[in-house]
Formats: sequence, C-alpha cells, structure tokens
Amino acid sequence: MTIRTGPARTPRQVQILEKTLELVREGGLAHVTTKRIAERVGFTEAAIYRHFPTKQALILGLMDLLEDMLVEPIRAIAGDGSLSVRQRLEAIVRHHTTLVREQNSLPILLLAEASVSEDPALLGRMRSIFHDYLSVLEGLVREGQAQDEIVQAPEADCLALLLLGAPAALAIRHRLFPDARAEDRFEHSLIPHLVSSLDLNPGRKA
Amino acid sequence: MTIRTGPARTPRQVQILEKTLELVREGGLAHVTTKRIAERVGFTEAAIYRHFPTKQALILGLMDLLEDMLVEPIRAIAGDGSLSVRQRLEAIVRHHTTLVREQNSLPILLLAEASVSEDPALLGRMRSIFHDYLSVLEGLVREGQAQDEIVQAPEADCLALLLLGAPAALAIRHRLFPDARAEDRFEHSLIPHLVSSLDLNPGRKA
DNA sequence: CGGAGGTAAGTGAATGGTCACTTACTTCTC
DNA sequence: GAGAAGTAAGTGACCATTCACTTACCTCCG
Repeated sequence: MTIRTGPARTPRQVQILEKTLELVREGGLAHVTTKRIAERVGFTEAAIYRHFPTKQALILGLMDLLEDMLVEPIRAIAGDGSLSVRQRLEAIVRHHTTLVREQNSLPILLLAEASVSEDPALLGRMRSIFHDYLSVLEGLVREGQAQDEIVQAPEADCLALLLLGAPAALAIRHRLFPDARAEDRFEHSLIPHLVSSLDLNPGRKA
Repeated sequence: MTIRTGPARTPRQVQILEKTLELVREGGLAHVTTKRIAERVGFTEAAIYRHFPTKQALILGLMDLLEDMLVEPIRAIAGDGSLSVRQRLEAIVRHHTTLVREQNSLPILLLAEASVSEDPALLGRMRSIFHDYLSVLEGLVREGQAQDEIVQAPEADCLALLLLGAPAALAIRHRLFPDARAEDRFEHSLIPHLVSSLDLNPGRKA
C-alpha cells in the first residue's frame, strides 16, 4: 500500500531522529529546535545539516518512525489469520495504548501539531498515516460484520473511528494526568468491553 | 465548583479574543502571533497591550471561552433532571461533536498545544477544564450505574474517558479529512450505539 | 460657555531574543 | 590528500514587548 522508499538511514541519522523524538515526547513538535537537537546529540546546530538537508526533512523522518511504531505493527496484527477478528481488534487497540504509554502520547502530539502545520508535505504525510491506520481498522470491522447478519449497527468507518477514540482519549489524559493505575484499568477492563460492544462476532446471536 | 472570577470583558477585549479564536481555528495556537491578531482586529500590535497585559493573559482568556463553550453547557445538561441518564450522556457527547464541527476541532487543538506548553498557568488551566469535563461524565456514569446492579462493567472513569474519545477521534479526523456526510453518520448512528453500549440503564436487564 | 487637565486607545519605531540556515574554516580517517 | 564530519561565527526573518508620542473624548471649574 504505502510504498517504502527505503529510508536507508545512516547510524548518525538514526541517532539524530531518536534524540529528536525524545524532544517531541517531552514537549511536542513546537519544542523541537535545531539548537536543542544539537544539544541532545552532542554537537552543534550546523552539524545537523551534514545529515539532513532541512529541518523539514528531519521532521518528515519522524513520520517514518511513527509509521513504523504505529501503522506497521497493526497491519501485521490485522493480517494474522490465527486470531479471530475480535482478538485482532483488541490486540490493535492494546498495541496503540501501549505505545501511547511508552511514548508519552507521542502519536497524538505529532498528529495534532502536524495537522495545523503550514508545510503541505508534513500535512500530507500525516494524512496518509492516519488514513492507513483507519483503513486497517475499518477493513477488520467489515470483515467482522460480514461474518454476522447484523446490519443495523453503525457503519464500519464510524466503528473504526470509535476504536481510535479510546487510545486517543487515553493519550490526552496521560498528558495531563498520567496515572499508571488508571491506565492499567483502562487496558484491562475497558478495551475488552469496547471491542465486545461492537456487536461484530458470534456469541451474542442467541 | 470552578469559581468564576468574573472576566467582565470590555467589548474590545471580547473582539480581540474572538479574532484570536479565529486564528486558532485556522492553524492552532502556534499560528497565533501578536502581528496576526492586530491584523485581524485592524490595529497595530502595540494596541493589543492596551487591552491585555501580555499575550499569555490573552491566551488564558481563550481558555475561559473554551470553558464557556464546552464545560458549562455539559454541566447544564448533566443537571437536567427531566432527562434520563442515558439521554443526558447522549446529549453531552452530541454537544461536544457539534462544537467540534462548528469550531473546526478547536477543543482538541487547544488541548494538545496547551498540554505541551511551557507556561504553567496555561497548563494548569487546561488541566482544570479537562478535569471538570471528565468529572461531569464520570458523575453521570456513576449515577447510571447506581440505578442498575451491573458491577462487572468497566469503572466509571474508564467509561467517561471512552465517551470523551468519540468526539476526540472525530475532531482529529475532521482536521485531516473533513467530511460532513461521514460526520452526520457518526452523530446519528454511532453516538446512540456508544451510549447504549455502556450497559448502564434498565431495558437490557432481561 | 470655554478652556485646562485627565484618560483611554491608538501609532511607528525601536528592543533583545530566538529561529532555521549558511559560510568559511578545521580535523580526522582511509 | 581528499572527502566526510565537525566547528565558530555569522545571516536575515520573525517573535513578544516597550517606548515616546498623538488623538479624541470626558469632566470640572470660573
């Protein structure tokens, strides 16, 4: 689907991207300046430009990382035929919430700030990532719906959006009120409830 | 709960805040500069400082507007005894989605950008708004749970967060792929489904 | 009535700070 | 000795904020 025009990063590029991601985790894209990146890596601002042509290119590199962390894994889960649709949906939502907790709400920070970016390349990249994510969910939901006879349920795209909403809301709260205990409960009790409430799979037909 | 230390705005202050809100709707908080505000209002940058002591104070004024648009109305809905808990929850989620559509995802933009702000006053204000919003939802959910015997359902705070997730996800998609038709469907088919899936109210007990 | 004094609201031109980015020069390694 | 990787010291653009000053209006007093 998305063509991987091989990043083929040098080790130094990878290091720069990782340090930059660290900055984003701490304070969002707005917090990322060439000066701060250089500080983290341990060299001067000018050195950045030996490895990336512009800051824009560097930020676009972050989007590749986001795709690797968020979209690629859920694509893999969605294609895992050994699991039921419901199990796969649950695994996807769980993957997303785990990522949110490990990466300090990184996905929604990148998303929110890229969505108001003046840079059309960044905006387009974000659109594509978001679209791919929702497509995977929507495809799975459709698959689940096809196994059942339920027709009056909400449309697949609405349900897919709802499945995105759970980790999104968790991410927002995690930013403002991090609370590992509450987040554990969210993972263990809410996600199964959410997925089963979709009314997709057999077991409720009787 | 939240003490309204009366803003008591002059007409000019209100005008400035409205124009600033316009800028936020277009490109987020990062897009707001004193120059752009002045352009919108039709005077010079310096004139802003006749009406607000600092830009920070102006931005905090935006948070008051957000509270008026988002938190106050849902508080009113939550206290409306003529509706069932389920009807009230549905009305709240619907109010939020309507606001998101009318204001171009304003709430989540303010939230995301304030959550990474270096300004502790702004961060604190955002925390308080977010907390109040979730408290209203959580209180209602608890009220609904008390009417039933269901105990194994997810905890009230998890369900409240889920109810926030729906408009949040809609807001994100609205930013990247605005689609009035899809958003109508979301409002008309997903919200009722979501609220009824909470398993709060009678009618399902049999 | 008329002018003196006060004030709210505006202006143009600066201020110092930060931003992304560039240039000319060095240093290290194969 | 050449190219990759680094540096110090800039560049102009933009940022929030301040400054001295003007304008229009109000009020009060003889």
